[in-house]
Amino acid sequence: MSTGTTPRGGYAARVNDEGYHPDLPQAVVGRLARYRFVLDRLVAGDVNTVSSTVLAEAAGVPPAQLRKDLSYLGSYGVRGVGYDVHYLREQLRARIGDTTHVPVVIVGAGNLGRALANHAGFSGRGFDVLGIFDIRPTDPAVRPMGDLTGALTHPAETIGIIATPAGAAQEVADLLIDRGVRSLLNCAPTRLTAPPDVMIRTVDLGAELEILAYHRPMVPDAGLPGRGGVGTASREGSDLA
Amino acid sequence: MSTGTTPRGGYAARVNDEGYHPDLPQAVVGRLARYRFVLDRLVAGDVNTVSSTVLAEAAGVPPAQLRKDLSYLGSYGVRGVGYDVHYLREQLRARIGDTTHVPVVIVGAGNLGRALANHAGFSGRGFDVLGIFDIRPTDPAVRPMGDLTGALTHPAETIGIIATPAGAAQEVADLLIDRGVRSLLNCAPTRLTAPPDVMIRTVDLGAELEILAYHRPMVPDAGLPGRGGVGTASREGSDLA
DNA sequence: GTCTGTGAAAAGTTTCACAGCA
DNA sequence: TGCTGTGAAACTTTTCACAGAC
Repeated sequence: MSTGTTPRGGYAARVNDEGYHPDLPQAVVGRLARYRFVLDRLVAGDVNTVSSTVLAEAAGVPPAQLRKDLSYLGSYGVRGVGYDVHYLREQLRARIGDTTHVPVVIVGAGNLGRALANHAGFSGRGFDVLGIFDIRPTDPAVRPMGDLTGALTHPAETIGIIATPAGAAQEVADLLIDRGVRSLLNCAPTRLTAPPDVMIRTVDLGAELEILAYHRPMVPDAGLPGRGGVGTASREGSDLA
Repeated sequence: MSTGTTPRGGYAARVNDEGYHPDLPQAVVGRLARYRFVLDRLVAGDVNTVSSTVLAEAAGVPPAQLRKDLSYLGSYGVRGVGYDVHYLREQLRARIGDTTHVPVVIVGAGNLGRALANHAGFSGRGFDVLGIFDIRPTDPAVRPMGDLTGALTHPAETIGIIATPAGAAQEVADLLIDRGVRSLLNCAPTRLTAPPDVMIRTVDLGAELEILAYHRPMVPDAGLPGRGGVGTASREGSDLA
């Protein structure tokens, strides 16, 4: 992930040689997109100024984190006042884009694939779902795998979402990569291997559940089988939201 | 998350006062569950010994990470040889349990909720899906919200999965928390607030896509609108799997 | 020699405290 | 006084290198 030019320790340089900002940390990108989304709503509601507290509250993050995140963009707030909603939104767009027309293909038309196709966070947020593909299309909205190549007019720009069963995931990934796709979101319960120039993010729902299961508070009186093994130290919960 | 007894810097103490191991890092728990799953397959295939290389390959993680993860359990391998499959699986179960009969409720019966109900990583891995609930049940397998309280016989042990639209998510979370649920997996595209003794993990598919979109390679010739703003430094891909 | 176990370093992320400007 | 901007610290996670046991 590193550019090789990012200085060690401390933060990335504010502005690089070519006059624009260097890469943002991935976690920051994800949150900036959320802020942009919230700002869209504020614009629609004719709000002109927000403080970090209010914006952070609306986005569901701590105010300090919001300010830190925005500081990666530059200093666009006014001390003692807050942020100009339109201007900040503009700066966010200049930095992370607006994801309108980012092409996406979904492979696998089970419940998960269809859920993703309808997901509010996808088409509702500007992504352009080119199609949902399956080896065995069951309804007219689902296209056969053979159509995939034709649909990928700009494969290098396209994000592929893998929503197949675990057994087919690697094969589908290989196919997409062979067609030139360089960004994959893996929603199948398995891990994928790919060349280093392909970016893969995996959503591992099973792992999420396992983590929750491990950290459950142990209630001594429960009639249910507990963690299976001998006692465990864990007792406290934790809010990760 | 901290126990308050964990020493600063370096790793957590190997064994705590009461003779058992302290909490595992969350990321480690997720991967240990995967190793357990792989070991189950190896047992089924009558394999008796594995090296870290082979096990890591099967789990899709680097060998060094696997060894590091297993070292949190103790030293159960044999140098120069590898791990005894049965014994290692036993140790894993003793530490993280086998998740058999961990009760789970799913709220929201859209495509996503139904996808989760069928998810291979859930019922297939031992979780006990008590039911899928919705304010407006559309098929007999889906139960009305009114049934939720009755289904939650051991709420403190139960994991609640929120698969509703964003607008309903907080309300559902509040309801589950009020009924005693202390572990939530939030799959709705919004953030939740909850008391600190409630553990929430959020799967934010929109954020995942945004991160992929931001890091897409910029192809100069593309006829598509790119990132929206001026040029960006990012060029390299990266495998996060 | 081979493969595990692990301290240490590195990298990534979040939280804090407060300086600084309006 | 109020709220932003940010260096520094704290925390989490990953990677590395090699010591150590068989």
